[in-house]
Amino acid sequence: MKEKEKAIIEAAIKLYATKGFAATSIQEIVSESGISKGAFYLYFKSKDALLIAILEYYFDHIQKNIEIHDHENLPPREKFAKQLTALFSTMIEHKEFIIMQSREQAIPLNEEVKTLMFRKHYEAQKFYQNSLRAIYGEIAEPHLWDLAFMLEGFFNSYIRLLLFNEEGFRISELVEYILRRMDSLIDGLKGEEPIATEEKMEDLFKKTKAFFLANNHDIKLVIEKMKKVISGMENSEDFNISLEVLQSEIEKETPRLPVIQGMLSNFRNEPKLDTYREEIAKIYNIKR
Amino acid sequence: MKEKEKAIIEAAIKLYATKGFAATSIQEIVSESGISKGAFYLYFKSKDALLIAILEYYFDHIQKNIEIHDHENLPPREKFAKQLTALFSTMIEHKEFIIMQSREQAIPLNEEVKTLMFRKHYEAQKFYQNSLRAIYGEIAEPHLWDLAFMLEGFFNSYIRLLLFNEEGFRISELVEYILRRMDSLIDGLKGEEPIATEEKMEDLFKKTKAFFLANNHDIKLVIEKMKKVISGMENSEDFNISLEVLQSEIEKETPRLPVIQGMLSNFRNEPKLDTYREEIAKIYNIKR
DNA sequence: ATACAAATTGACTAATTAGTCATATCGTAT
DNA sequence: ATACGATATGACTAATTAGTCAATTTGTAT
Repeated sequence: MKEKEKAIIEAAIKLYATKGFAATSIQEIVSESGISKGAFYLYFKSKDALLIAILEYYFDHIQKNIEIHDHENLPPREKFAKQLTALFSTMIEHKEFIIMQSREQAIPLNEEVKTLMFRKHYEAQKFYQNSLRAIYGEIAEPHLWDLAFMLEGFFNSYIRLLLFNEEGFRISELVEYILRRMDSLIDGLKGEEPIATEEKMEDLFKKTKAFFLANNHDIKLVIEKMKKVISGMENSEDFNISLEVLQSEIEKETPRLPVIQGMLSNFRNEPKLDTYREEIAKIYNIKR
Repeated sequence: MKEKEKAIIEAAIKLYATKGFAATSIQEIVSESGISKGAFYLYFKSKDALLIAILEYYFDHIQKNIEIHDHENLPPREKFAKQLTALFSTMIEHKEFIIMQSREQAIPLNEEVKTLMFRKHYEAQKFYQNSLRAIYGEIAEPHLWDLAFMLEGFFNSYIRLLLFNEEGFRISELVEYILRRMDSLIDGLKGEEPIATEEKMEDLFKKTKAFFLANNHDIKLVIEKMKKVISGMENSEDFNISLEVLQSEIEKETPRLPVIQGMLSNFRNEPKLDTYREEIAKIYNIKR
């Protein structure tokens, strides 16, 4: 990432945190970061593209800080304690990002942002669940969803407190406190029926996934149509290859936009495919 | 409240929940509620005034639904269970409001909204604390802040779940489950030192109050700069008077916006003061 | 029916916005 | 020094916005 991109992202974060996304203009961002409006558009395709870059930039950063401890050889509880500590610290370090995030939780302007946020939330849940399973074993198993929810609740409540007053609290003490609270919860769960049963949650996530992957379904239809059009054309070989790459990319859990964009651009000089190309570009929020 | 005001509020809530506050235009709100733009301004002074009306309308509604149970003669635990149930139900009933709230956490654009939100959050904390004190007595006393935080965390995590899938869960069961989890936490807290001690929290709330007046500090700097610029000018007398009035108004606990606005407008015809004027106007959300 | 006030309208203004593009400056290789 | 591509600029456009106001409709009292 270029130095200026970083400068823009940091200026934007700062402004978004205080004013919110929709209320912050590009003009303000470029003034804050000391560049011109024209230059902004050299680095980011649009205002939305900047938002996505910000989200990815920080999520990556946070994730890396947690993964550091993945390869240390520690007992599960100590490992999780380290990771939770890293999570708290990184979030406090990037205060503005968290405030922005909590201010406009999701900012679902376009599908890409929605999907990104949904995936990240799901990943966080799974991270909690895996850690709890490793610590408490099968006694926790039927309660993993509930435990993850409650842990997430603890985390959110206390991060809020820390954001107001970083110095006042020792993160490592807080993490140990939270883990002991989880111990209490585990004790109390003996003989309890879970609220968020695996069955219910699977059902819920199916529904939600279906909602978020609705586009995916749409795209598949579009690709089928394109296949038909292409098959009726001469020298269709190149198009077929592009289409196959496109299809396999879209089916991945985290499709890489540049690949999609590149493949779409291969259809540029074929007017018959224009509408299809544009339809896909729209869904992925790619510039046409 | 007039029927039309209600119609406007409900249309606005609906749109804010899906599009966010800043991204929703007055035009959309009046189209949705079937009135004209002119009529909107008969009922609400401005877009911000509508937001405040919405917040007050729903907070009142929620509060009333909880207070119903205040005068029933029940043991504290049963009473709190009923109140928590009412809280969950009312929030689900007014889904859109909660989504709006969580989407742009109240959009602290202007001081009035910020203060309102801060107060409401504080009140919620105190409600939890009082209920917990009534249920668990002095054993809970040193842990009331922590317990309230954790309870709030539970509430937030589970309300999120309910918003996705209302039908899948029985609220009364959930509330009993949460209360039993609080029992476990109480058990585990024997011999524990609280994280959020009364001392720290008192300190924090003092600071937080100061935080809400942080702008005040920025403005003071701006005023100092203005003073210097003015002192180097001819016929500076009028400007000095305006500046003094401005300064004393800002230092009041609840500065009156019209006074500030009026004084600022006195600097209108002096280009050298433009940036300063705009900076102050921005902080107070005054039209430039 | 008439008069008059209250309620309502939507075309209008001035300001602001995201994004574009012709022009200018910079850096570097020869 | 020259040339040339990369980087950067900010005036510009077209669209959208909150808020206004003269003109019209509606309601009511006599």
